[in-house]
Amino acid sequence: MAEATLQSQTRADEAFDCLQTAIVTGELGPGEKIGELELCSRFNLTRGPLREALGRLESRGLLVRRPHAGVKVVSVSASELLELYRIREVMEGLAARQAAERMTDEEISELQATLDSHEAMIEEAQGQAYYQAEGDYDFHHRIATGSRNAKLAQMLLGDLYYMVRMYRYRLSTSAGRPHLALGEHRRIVEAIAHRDGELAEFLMKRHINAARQNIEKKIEEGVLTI
Amino acid sequence: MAEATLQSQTRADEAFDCLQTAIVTGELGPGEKIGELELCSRFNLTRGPLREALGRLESRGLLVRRPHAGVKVVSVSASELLELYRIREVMEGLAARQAAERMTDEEISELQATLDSHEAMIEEAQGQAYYQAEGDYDFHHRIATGSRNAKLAQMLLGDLYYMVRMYRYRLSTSAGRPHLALGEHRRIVEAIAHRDGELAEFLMKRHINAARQNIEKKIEEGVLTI
DNA sequence: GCCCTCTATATTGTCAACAATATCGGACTT
DNA sequence: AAGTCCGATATTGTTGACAATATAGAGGGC
Repeated sequence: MAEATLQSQTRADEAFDCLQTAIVTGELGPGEKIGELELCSRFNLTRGPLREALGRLESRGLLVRRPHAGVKVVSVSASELLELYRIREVMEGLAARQAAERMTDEEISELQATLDSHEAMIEEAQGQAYYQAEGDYDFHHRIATGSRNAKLAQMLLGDLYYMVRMYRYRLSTSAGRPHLALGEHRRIVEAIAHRDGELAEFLMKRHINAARQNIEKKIEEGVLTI
Repeated sequence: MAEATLQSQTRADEAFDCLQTAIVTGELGPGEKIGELELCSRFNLTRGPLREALGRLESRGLLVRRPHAGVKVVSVSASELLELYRIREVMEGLAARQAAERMTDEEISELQATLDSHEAMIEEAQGQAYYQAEGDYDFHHRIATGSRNAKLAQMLLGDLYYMVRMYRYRLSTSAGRPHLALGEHRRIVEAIAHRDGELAEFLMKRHINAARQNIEKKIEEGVLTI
């Protein structure tokens, strides 16, 4: 059962965190219809703050709400998931370009360290897709932040990633190509370290495009059903 | 005083619409601190639905909220406004490409008709920047919808445009270059009509880039202070 | 036997009172 | 006289009760 790890400032924030993690981890599955009272007892909340959190989550597209009829977790179809990757392609391309122009040298060092630890994870824990996915998330997270574009980071971290992660827990995006993905990450960081924004953008777009094609292939093979 | 033009399904929706239009039209200016009770009396609401609406607006980045301290309208700096245009550049570029691939012939005809009426507006009402801005908005709105990419349209129409429009009411984006902008719009539609997605993306990116540079220039000249 | 209608119920939407906290003003100290 | 501490006040956060509506089930009609 998901709980707010760090005591949030307000009950509504707590509710928001609880629900968001519950949705992302799959504790609340896509398409699942959920009642307010059930959520209240489950997360020890009252309906006021809960409803506020529901409103925020609806506005972010993680829930769909029909007046007087209840609320259910959004269920993204296969084609919609692929469309999400088209958006990521252009937005993260921009993020990579701006990160190359604006990241501090220290941030770049940390980014390289992130990749080192990611590589270690792949070596020792060969099959643990979960940690690979987390490493991947960390990498993209740092670049989004490094873009120094507040709205861009907000849209990526606050909207897109949560929707992608919702499925990553089931399908582990880069599964089957961890070494490939790592190599692509390394080349992106190289471009950023050389302050070559244009190249960083190009490589990031190609990286995400490859991830998208990987998912598309698996769907065609029927390996993963969404 | 802004009111919900069409009776919304629920009071919270009504509150959301009221506040959103009030912010976009400038009735609630950037940086303005607003009390809940004041808003309640102003829009004939009670605090419950109002707070739900405030949560949604905060989540969309139109408001900033500090616990126990109140809520104030977000104030976007000049540099942040320019960053917004960087995001628009890549996202609307994608929208134009997908629109070229997916719009129906009928939608394309309607798009051309939109430009015709926009041209008529420019001819007869030379200085009415407001209507020019609305025509501009309509054009970009149709392309976002035409992309058939639900999340992309949601992010553009639900997030970015409201923030841009918030300033458009003051600075009228394409002021000074209505004929130029119209010509650019025409060439984008031509590319879409020829189903040339790549060209449509290129032209759209250049179009928004030009708009950004226009704003940048005005800011440097000190013509508009944000 | 199937479909439609109507009602009972459970769930959501709304409201007004209560509790907790940040801000502002005044008094005191240095 | 300036800065700091403290408390009164107003605002926000929360709670539980009330009202409105959609859903489901039973009953009747075709």
